[in-house]
Amino acid sequence: MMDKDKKEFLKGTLDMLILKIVAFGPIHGYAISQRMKEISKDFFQVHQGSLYPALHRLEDRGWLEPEWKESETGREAKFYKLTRKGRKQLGNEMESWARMSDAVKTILGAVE
Amino acid sequence: MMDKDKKEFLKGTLDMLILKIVAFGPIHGYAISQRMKEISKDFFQVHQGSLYPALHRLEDRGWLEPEWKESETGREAKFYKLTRKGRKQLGNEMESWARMSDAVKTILGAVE
DNA sequence: GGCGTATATGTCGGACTTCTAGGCATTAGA
DNA sequence: TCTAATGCCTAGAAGTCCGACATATACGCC
Repeated sequence: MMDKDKKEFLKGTLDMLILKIVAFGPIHGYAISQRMKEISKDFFQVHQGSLYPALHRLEDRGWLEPEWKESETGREAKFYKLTRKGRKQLGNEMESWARMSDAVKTILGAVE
Repeated sequence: MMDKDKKEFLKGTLDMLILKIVAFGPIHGYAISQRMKEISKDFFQVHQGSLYPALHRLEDRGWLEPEWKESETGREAKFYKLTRKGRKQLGNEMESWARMSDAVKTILGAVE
C-alpha cells in the first residue's frame, strides 16, 4: 500500500541531484548514494534499484561519461564525470527547480 | 521523446497543491485548475488527464468529499471539500515538502 | 437558427520514474 | 569461516502525469 508519509522523496529531482553531486568531481555510483545521504543528513536514501537505472539514463542522454578506475578501496569501479551537456542540463534543472519550488511556496503560503 | 525542459511540472506535488486549494473552501475541479494556474502565475497547468484522476484518488483516500451543486455559471458541478482526514494529510504533506525542499537546497547549495 | 468558445466532467493508453526484491562478485574484519 | 560492506546490475510492479479523445451545456454573435 506504500506509506507515502515515511517515504516521501525524490519525486523527479533525482537526476538533478545526481548531476549536482557528480559536478563536484568524478565519482562512482555507490559513492553517489552515500554522498547524497550524507549531505542531506539522511533525508535522501537512493536505493540501488533507482540509482543504477538513473545513471544509465543520464549516460544515455549524454550528460554523464563513465570510466572504469580503481576506487579508494582498491576495487574496480565506474567513475562518472559530467559532460559539457550535463553541466548545461544541471543549470537548466536547477533553474527549473527554483521556479517550481517558488510556485509551490506561493500556493502553500496563499491565504484565502 | 518528451521535452523535459519545456514541460517541467508537478512532480508528485499535485495532490498537496489540490488539497491546499480545496482548503480555502468548497470548489469544483475546473475551478481548481484555474486557481492553481492563477496563483502560481501560470507556472502550474494541471491538465484534465491529471486533474480528474487525482480528484478521484483523493476522494478514494477519504481526503476529499464531493457534492453536486450549481456552479457560479448556473451549471451543475462537483464541489469538493476537505475532510478532517484530508486536512491532516495536507499538514503532513506540507511538513514533508518543507523537509524535502530543505534537503534539496542543501545539496544544490553544497560547495565542493 | 447555427456556430464557436468557455465551462465542466470524464476515460484510455503510453511514457516515465521509483521501489522491492533479487543476483553476482570482491574484500575486510571478527 | 562467515558476515558485512563495497560495488555493479536487472526484472517486475506500482504509481503519476500527460496527450488525446469523448460528451454535454451555456452564452454570445452573426
